[in-house]
Amino acid sequence: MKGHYCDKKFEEKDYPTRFLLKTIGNKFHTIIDNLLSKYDLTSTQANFLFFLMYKNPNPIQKDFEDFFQISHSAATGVLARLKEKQMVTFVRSETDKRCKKILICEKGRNIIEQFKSYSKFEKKYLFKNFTKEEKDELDRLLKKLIVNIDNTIKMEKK
Amino acid sequence: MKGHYCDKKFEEKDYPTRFLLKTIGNKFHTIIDNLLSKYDLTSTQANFLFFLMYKNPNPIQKDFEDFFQISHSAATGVLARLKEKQMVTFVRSETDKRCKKILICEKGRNIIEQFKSYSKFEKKYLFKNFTKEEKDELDRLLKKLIVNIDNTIKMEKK
DNA sequence: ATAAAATATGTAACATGTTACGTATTTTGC
DNA sequence: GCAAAATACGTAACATGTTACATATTTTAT
Repeated sequence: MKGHYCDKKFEEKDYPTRFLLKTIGNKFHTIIDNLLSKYDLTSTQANFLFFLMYKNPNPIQKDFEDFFQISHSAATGVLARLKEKQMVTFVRSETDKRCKKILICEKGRNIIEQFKSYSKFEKKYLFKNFTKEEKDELDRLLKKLIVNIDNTIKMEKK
Repeated sequence: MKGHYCDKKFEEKDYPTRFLLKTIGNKFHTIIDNLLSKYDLTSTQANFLFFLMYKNPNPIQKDFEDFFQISHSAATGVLARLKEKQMVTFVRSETDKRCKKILICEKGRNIIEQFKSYSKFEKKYLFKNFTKEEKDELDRLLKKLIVNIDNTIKMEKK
């Protein structure tokens, strides 16, 4: 260690919350990707189909951007890969030619059962020792954090 | 909506926890990237320097992989970009030639003050209306979730 | 009614993550 | 002591996210 600077007195915690959040994001992504690989789907692609099936059956690309809070470029990419896999198709809106309507295909619709079994998997393994109160509290704190981040971003843009 | 399948009876929550986690991960990454852009650093690169300065002043690449729980390829990439920016240099270990020792450079060391000001920024904005109990509870729940995920991954590999 | 602003999307360049495969070195086991 | 296993790292291919810049269409404002 000799000759190396290492400010142990620095007050930041051993493992800051932002590291935990990043790690969980990565791991969640990976574990769901592995589960879905036999259906030739990634977790993000599955989330997009989830939205199409349970949230908005007749969306344009912008609706995905708003729901998942991602940039339009990110949505373009995911939808393009879903189209390649023939899970969805695109149609230009007649009433507003700027808009790209997203339609789910039969192949995408067949994924429904997988969501239900994933939901059971999550309860059984990932949240197995969480009480309902703990899960609710986690959601509450995460939502609170998102609001703070959004407010900070808005503030910075001024 | 006519002609579209939309299973509203499906029991999954409106916005599952995994979506919240993913969204927060993205937003945290972006907001810190913006803060650090004037120092020509991304948030992940800053985390690597943080590790070098406050956790392990004399690491090999493997130490980063373990601390941040990422694949060795991911670590290779981040360290290569830090080397390009002359924040770190590499030296092969004499005692074990497999190992790549990472040394921080003067330019990297000068980032220290930015961590301290980031820490204040986080307290002031991102966690501004969190009590100490809430922050601790959030950390506890996230750590609990990580343990579950790791156990599930281990189990699947058998 | 038309010029300007807003909206929806496309593309490019990049950072960060993964898995899969390959190489070199060290450790283990008989 | 030597073959086999483990360890540390490199590279390639890919998915997902970002910002920046461009285009086309619609809405707004005077």
